[in-house]
Amino acid sequence: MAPGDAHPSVAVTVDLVVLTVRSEQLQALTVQRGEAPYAGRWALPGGFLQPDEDLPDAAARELHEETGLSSDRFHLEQLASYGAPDRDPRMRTVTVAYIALAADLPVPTAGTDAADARWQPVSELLEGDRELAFDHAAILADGVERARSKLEYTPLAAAFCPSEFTVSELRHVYEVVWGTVLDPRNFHRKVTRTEGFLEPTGDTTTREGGRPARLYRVGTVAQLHPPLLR
Amino acid sequence: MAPGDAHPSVAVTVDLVVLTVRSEQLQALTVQRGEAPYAGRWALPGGFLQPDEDLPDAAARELHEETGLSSDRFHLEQLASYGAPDRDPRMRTVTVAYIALAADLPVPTAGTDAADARWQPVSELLEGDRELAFDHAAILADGVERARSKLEYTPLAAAFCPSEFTVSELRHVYEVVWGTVLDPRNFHRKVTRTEGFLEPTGDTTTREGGRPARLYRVGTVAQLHPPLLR
DNA sequence: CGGCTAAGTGTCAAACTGACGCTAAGGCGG
DNA sequence: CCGCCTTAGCGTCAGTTTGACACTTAGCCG
Repeated sequence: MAPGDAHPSVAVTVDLVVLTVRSEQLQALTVQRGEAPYAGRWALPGGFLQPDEDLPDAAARELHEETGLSSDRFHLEQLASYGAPDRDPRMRTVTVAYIALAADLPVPTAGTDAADARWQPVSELLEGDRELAFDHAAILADGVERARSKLEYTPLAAAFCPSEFTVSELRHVYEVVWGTVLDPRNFHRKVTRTEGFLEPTGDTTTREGGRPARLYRVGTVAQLHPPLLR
Repeated sequence: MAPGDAHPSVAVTVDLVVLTVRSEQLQALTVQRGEAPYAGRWALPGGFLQPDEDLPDAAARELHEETGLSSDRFHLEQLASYGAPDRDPRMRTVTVAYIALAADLPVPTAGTDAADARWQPVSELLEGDRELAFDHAAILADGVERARSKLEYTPLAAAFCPSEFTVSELRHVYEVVWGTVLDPRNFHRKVTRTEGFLEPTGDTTTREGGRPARLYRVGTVAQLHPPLLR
């Protein structure tokens, strides 16, 4: 930091890419803008950083405001920052984007400032059909790509599952997020052999029909060795 | 973004984790602060975002100011943003950190605002011996970890090499950055078999002594399949 | 009870990994 | 000019992992 320089001030916002798996699709939380610019258009949820707030706290606060749910039900991590000078026509803004991953959630409550809030399939949001406001399409695309690649080498897929889940529910997450089909038997072998990924609870469930499936909790490791490559 | 909300303004800075491999060590560029706070302490190079500047442009400008070198000699990518309310005692700041990777470079010219600039081994900077100013030790640690993990699944190691390099120079980068020893023959097999990683130039060099080694340029792929795991 | 579903185990050939021996090709000192 | 030193690059082999696919297990439902 250069003491002699000017330090022009900038409005800092936090935007959220909230992802979940619903109806066999990867979906993102969107809010409909009530005011100009981009009135009526869909956007990512977000808001201004408050004066005495750290960035992760701002992200957690926004997440709670938009979904009504406490942020301990989400995996929340920073994605990247975006600061093109013309990204918001009203003023100079820099936004710090976060991604939040969660198991299937109830339909969101409309936030305080948004006309409407709803889940929409990522594939539709990114197809340019109904374009997102600001640079939010690029942010969403980056967030989705981050999620896809982190499934390979971290236990992050479990963030899309309830706290106890079966191997086939986990596989379903991989299939939907990656858009691929995986062999159930090889997938089962890989995830159960990967040290620290899954911890059996001892219980079973029949919620998917067929033979009862063992339930697992996510383990303690942060990295998968070896990774599950796409 | 919430139209009704206050939008307190914040000073936005860009800080750089500039890494290179020098004298068998991973080293980072540091500048000595000339003024309070933290006068005399080492810090990461950086500066304020200018009014009409995008974030990558600010990072490239700072990099040029601090090293005197054009930024096309670096691999530059965004690392993360840091915005704890008390991270700078003078004012509310949010910094967007970038990592820049380069081949061994000349000793840097002292920047306009820094008392001194020099390369220092990352291992010493992170050992708490001579602590970095602000939250720069945490930023540096994050940058180093990013570089280490990106060596596994991207061709990023080549950013630490000159534009044409040998397999053993590349291996040397892996060994220094990871702090491991790799088998030269197995390493050679892996990198030459990984599609798109290395493109032979047809030339050879004897700059490392012994039998002449083939020179390669980095290929076009962004991801290594399969990755080189630590 | 018999058939349906999905879970979980087993098999096998092909590919990959890690450890390590061997030859190739230049520089250098005598 | 000739060995010797150094590093490059190829080869081998056993153990492991992968991907494709057959088979058995265990509850549910009519």
